[in-house]
Amino acid sequence: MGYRENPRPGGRSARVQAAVHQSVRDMLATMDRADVTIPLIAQRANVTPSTIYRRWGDLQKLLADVAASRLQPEGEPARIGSAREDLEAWVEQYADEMASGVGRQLLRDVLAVPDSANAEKCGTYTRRQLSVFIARAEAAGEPFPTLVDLMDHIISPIIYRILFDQAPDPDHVRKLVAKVMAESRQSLMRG
Amino acid sequence: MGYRENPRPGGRSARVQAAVHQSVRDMLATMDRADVTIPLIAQRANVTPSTIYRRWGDLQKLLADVAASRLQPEGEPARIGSAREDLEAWVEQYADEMASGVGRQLLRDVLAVPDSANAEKCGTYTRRQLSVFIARAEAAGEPFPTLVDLMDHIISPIIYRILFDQAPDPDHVRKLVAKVMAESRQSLMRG
DNA sequence: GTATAGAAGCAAATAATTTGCGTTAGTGAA
DNA sequence: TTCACTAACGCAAATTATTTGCTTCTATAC
Repeated sequence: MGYRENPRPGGRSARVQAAVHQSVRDMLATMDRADVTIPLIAQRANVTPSTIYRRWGDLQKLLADVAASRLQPEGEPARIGSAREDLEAWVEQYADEMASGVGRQLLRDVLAVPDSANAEKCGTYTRRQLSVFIARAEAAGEPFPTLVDLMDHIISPIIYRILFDQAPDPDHVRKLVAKVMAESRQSLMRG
Repeated sequence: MGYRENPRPGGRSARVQAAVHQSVRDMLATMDRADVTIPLIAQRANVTPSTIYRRWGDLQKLLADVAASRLQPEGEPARIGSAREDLEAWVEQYADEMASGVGRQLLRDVLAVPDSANAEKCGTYTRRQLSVFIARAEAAGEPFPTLVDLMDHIISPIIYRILFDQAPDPDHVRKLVAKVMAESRQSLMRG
């Protein structure tokens, strides 16, 4: 009955999923969003509409699925120098990507469906990336903020502004990072 | 051609808007979300579907419109004691409402449409509410955080968690408030 | 190989959306 | 008040999307 979340690679099901995802990405990139329909996606992916309906349910769920997979980070954050420098560079790029037209729309697509699974996946991606910096800092003996503080006081303000306000300017993002870093040094001194 | 954002009160257009909004609210409260369709909404509101299509465009836009109006605060935040106490009480209630099933869905509905006008409206509502506390604190000579700090370090973490993670627990919310308040006293002492 | 089950294709039936055109009801000027 | 005007609504036909029953395909395990 139910469709596998992760189809066996190489199988027919995986090929269909890839073709449909690619079709969606192409169409979102080239045409007006309002003109992207399931029958059109199906046609471009060489698949029947009913296949998409049965597998994803409706356009919103399909878009949420595609968006979540696009929001998955490609690899490990770059190593530049100290954990702090790595973090600063990563956050700057993260903010830029999320604030871009495409990024903002991906966030919305992921949030548009009642099922929160896709959105939670994105939160997990971000925490996993940030954990890398924490591990690096620990290995280097650098003082570093906790994961909770990074999420609450850097990621959250950035995303909130992108969703409910204007995109945060780079200077503000730097200040958010600087503030959390400063606090982590203080708490280390106190502790 | 275009429909007025705020129809003249008492006019036919305003009556239709009210009937449709009410119909949406009733249906969202009583039936499964997936079964809420424009033809059904129209029927319950005693209106033709084409009226809704022409005025709102599609279901998502209608839901976003209804959600934004439901997210508008009813009145001024309650006065309890100090500005800080007022804020604490307000934030607690805010977090509860937004984290509830209904609140979370309203947030999603507002974010689901490409047009950010509705979402920005919600951000503005929140800032306006918070400004009240700032004004009260100033009148009382209490030290108080800035609007930016309140938004970045209290509202943003709460909303981010609701959207991308689990709802924040009350204790964490209190800590967020306490931390921002503590910083505002420090910066006052330094300044 | 062959059986099996999950997933895809096809096509008919249903439901939603769009659109052209006629009608209604607020609005503002005489 | 009346009258002309126009934005918004209703109606219904045309189009398009969605659902569904049934058949066919294809990986997988035996």
